[in-house]
Amino acid sequence: MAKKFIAKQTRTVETVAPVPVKTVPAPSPIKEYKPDVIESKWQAQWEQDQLYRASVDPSRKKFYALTMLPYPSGDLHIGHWYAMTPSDARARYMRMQGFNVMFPIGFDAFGLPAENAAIKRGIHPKTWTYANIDRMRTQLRSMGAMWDWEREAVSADPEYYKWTQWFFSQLFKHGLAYKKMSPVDWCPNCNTTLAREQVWGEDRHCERCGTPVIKKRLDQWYFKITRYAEELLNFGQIDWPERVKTLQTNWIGKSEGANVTFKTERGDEIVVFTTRPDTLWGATFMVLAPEHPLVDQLTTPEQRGEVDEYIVQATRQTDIQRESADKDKTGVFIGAYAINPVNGARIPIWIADYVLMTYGTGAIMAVPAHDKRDFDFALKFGLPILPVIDRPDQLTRSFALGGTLNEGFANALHDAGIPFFDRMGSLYITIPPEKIDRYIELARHYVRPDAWNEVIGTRWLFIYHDAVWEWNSLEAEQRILARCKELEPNVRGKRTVMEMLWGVEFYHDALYHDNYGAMIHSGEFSGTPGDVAKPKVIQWLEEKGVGQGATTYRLRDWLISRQRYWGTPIPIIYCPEHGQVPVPDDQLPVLLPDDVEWKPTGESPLKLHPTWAQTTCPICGQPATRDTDTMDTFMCSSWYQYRYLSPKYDQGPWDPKEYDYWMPVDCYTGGIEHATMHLIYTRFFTRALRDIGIVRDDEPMKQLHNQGIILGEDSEKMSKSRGNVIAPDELVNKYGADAVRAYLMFVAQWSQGGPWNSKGIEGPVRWLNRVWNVALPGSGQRSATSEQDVKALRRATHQAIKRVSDDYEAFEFNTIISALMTLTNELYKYRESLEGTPAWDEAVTALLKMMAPITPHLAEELWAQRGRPYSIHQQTWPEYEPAAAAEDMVTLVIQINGKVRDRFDAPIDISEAEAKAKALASEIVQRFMGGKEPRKIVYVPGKLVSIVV
RNA sequence: GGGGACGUGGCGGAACUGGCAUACGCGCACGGCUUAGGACCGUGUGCCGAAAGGCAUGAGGGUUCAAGUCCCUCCGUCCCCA
Repeated sequence: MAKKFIAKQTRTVETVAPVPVKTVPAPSPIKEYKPDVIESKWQAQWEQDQLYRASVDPSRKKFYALTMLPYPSGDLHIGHWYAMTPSDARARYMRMQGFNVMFPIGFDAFGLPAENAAIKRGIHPKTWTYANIDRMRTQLRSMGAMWDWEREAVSADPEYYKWTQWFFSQLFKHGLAYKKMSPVDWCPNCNTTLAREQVWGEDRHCERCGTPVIKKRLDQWYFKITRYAEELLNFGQIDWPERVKTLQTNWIGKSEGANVTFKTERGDEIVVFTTRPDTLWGATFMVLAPEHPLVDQLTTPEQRGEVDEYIVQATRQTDIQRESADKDKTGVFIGAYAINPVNGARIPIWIADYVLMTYGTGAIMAVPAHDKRDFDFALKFGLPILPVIDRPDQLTRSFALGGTLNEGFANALHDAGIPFFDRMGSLYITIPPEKIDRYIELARHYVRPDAWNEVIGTRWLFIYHDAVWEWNSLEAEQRILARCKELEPNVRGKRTVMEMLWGVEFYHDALYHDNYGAMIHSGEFSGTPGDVAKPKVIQWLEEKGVGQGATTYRLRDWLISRQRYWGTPIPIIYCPEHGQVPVPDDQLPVLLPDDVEWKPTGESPLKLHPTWAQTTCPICGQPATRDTDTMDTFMCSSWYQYRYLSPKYDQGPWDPKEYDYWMPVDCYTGGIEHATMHLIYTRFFTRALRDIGIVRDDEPMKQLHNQGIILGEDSEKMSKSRGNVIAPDELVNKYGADAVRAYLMFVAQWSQGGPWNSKGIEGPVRWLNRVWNVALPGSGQRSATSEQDVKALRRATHQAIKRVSDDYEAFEFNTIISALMTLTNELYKYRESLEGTPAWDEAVTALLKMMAPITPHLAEELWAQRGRPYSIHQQTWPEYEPAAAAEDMVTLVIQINGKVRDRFDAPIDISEAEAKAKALASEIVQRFMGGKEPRKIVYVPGKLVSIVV
């Protein structure tokens, strides 16, 4: 898709970047490749000439290439290089394809680490951050990327966060920002709230510092991202990796089902959400979250003590501990009963910690036969379990305990073709679905009067010598249980039929399932096929007025309040009379004060400032206070792609002229780890701005490409504690930026990532030296040139152009490098005969142009050395000539019975008949055929002849 | 437990819609050049086998003239969600 889209665009573009060209003095010849010399030289030259300045030019086709902005942590990491240099190469390629390319950079400068580092070292977060930015600018420049530094944006600059605040006000005024008191995840070490996705691992620790998070109730600001849940599931307008789309889809977590109203015996309504309304007839009890508001009223006096005690211990646990599927189930009966609205069954109400108040309605109907957690719970507490959905796999079993069936049963089964095995006199029978009726006949005939036999999995029958009872209702459950207990003292301790059956391990596979299937034991709905059961039941519920179809999402509203200093202040004033009042636009930005104590007190440092929060109400002028929280930094990065358009513009968040030309982002690159955070937030943000009327697009970034992670040499994630961190600065000093860029693109598929190998970089280093040696102007024209060699070199050149162009389109950087290495090897092969000829010149020119995006300095230097006009980065991409690339001979493989036995060279246009004849004529083929006649001959043009004998 | 990605030489990794498995590079071996080589140039390099040939893409099965690629079962690694 992406490939096609881009290819189509490029074809329509003819012009080349018309940046004013200056004549650069012819360089003095350099004999040796010295990256440090040429890299600094060209970086200075490019900067002086503003070679990468991107300006609005409606006469040209634009391309907005964006790489995720870095957090200024102090030092550039090899991961930054891995993310950014291939992005840069791709942007440079698009430029050579004739696009007017904008490739901006900036810094995500607010955030916790600045503040934590500041606390530790006693440096002001602002000082720390801006010093880091300075350092990182220098490091970033060493990459030789085509960033337009005039467009740099820093999210901690007041000129930037003024607009972050303005957006907050816009969202607030349009009902998309609201404040509510709620329990939130709180990191006691960072002393701040965390968004759900900033809480990691089973122990629920803080993403930043690893401290286990706790729950705290705070009054906080939220953005209504849930209003966009449905829209965010639609990826129709964007070309993003399937992986990211899947992650986002799962994160949004849409469930479709029904809200069903149960009534307690007293008459209180309890609404439950279920994705499986087709299992309603199997709801044998209800479970409320311990925090559910009705618990207190419904609890009977006898149960009160136990219930209160349980509530206390449940609320101490984290949600994950509570929801964990393999955790031992706990819960307490509260003494009350509800009525199942579909069948009038009286079912007990329990509380259990596996039901969370924050999910759904805080109450569930428990269908233990078809929900694992309900099943475990019911089994543990002896609550009835009644299957109401037939098994789609029809697995049906019976266990015939030794002595319960008369002699001859085994033989009868055998004669009936019903498979079983016998162990210590007991029979373990798996009944084929079509033989169930036959089985019932036999079992009835052979079962002893003092015993019984069951059919389980499907049908659910209890077979006695005088009757066959179906286990199809709670009444049947009671009857069966009573009779079995009478017959067999061993089962007298069992509380339910399921508990009795569960005692037979052979049954375990067949007793529980959670698939869709035909409804059974469900009154008039019995027999309804699985694929229509859900909508039919929902329709019926709606007609009866006891429920309605409903959709819920896992996505929660975006909590943006942070009780920290180093962030964008929330521009809200609290007036005793007018409540929440947004700071008027003309008073923005609300500046962060410099003179604060940024000690970790658990309160926002802004709250402790003696005067900062004191202000007046913009409406009435009475004394009022400011909100002392700051915003989640994902807010800053949700709109930075817009600020790059015009970072100095002060009449609005961006200059409309720039917006009209450049937006949306054509290609966005960065790590997959942002799939469920930044990448959802920025999509939400753009849609919200669209509804407010500020932007015209639905989506901010049309195309997305994710790089993988570059690992340490030990194939582990790089970390200081492991001591496997690769420092890019050292590598640049040793090998030059071009070599580091080339190696990073070569080492693995970009989207995949892989381990660093300090030996492996030698390959690209050698390659660059070889290019240097072969591309420097040589000793002159060769005389003896063969037509064949010319043709071969031109073929290699144009095949490389094809390959490399295709791979640039597809972000396959590793194979770009290998194709360029191959072309270099060809140059060495033909150097003797062709150096200095037009074919040679064509090959070297194409090679340098194709290398320009990867190794911009080396390509520029060699370009100049060869006396070509500055700059190679303003040249057009080499043109692919299919005729020159075409092979005229092919090697055809001869297969006999699928094995390669021989091969022969043939002209590319050899006829089928000729090819087959030639294949059959081969001596080796004759030998392998051993005189037999071919049964079939398959000919694949240009590939092979396959003979079947 | 659910969802997703992946598994190819000694190593990193190639292989478009099924059509010569192992491109390119690292490493290794040999040769050349050199006072020297951990530089450079060249040749070779999946495994077994003297050869003919046989065997190889995590394991097993299937479809096909033909499977790394498609289908099924299993094993292992990683990621996301529980």
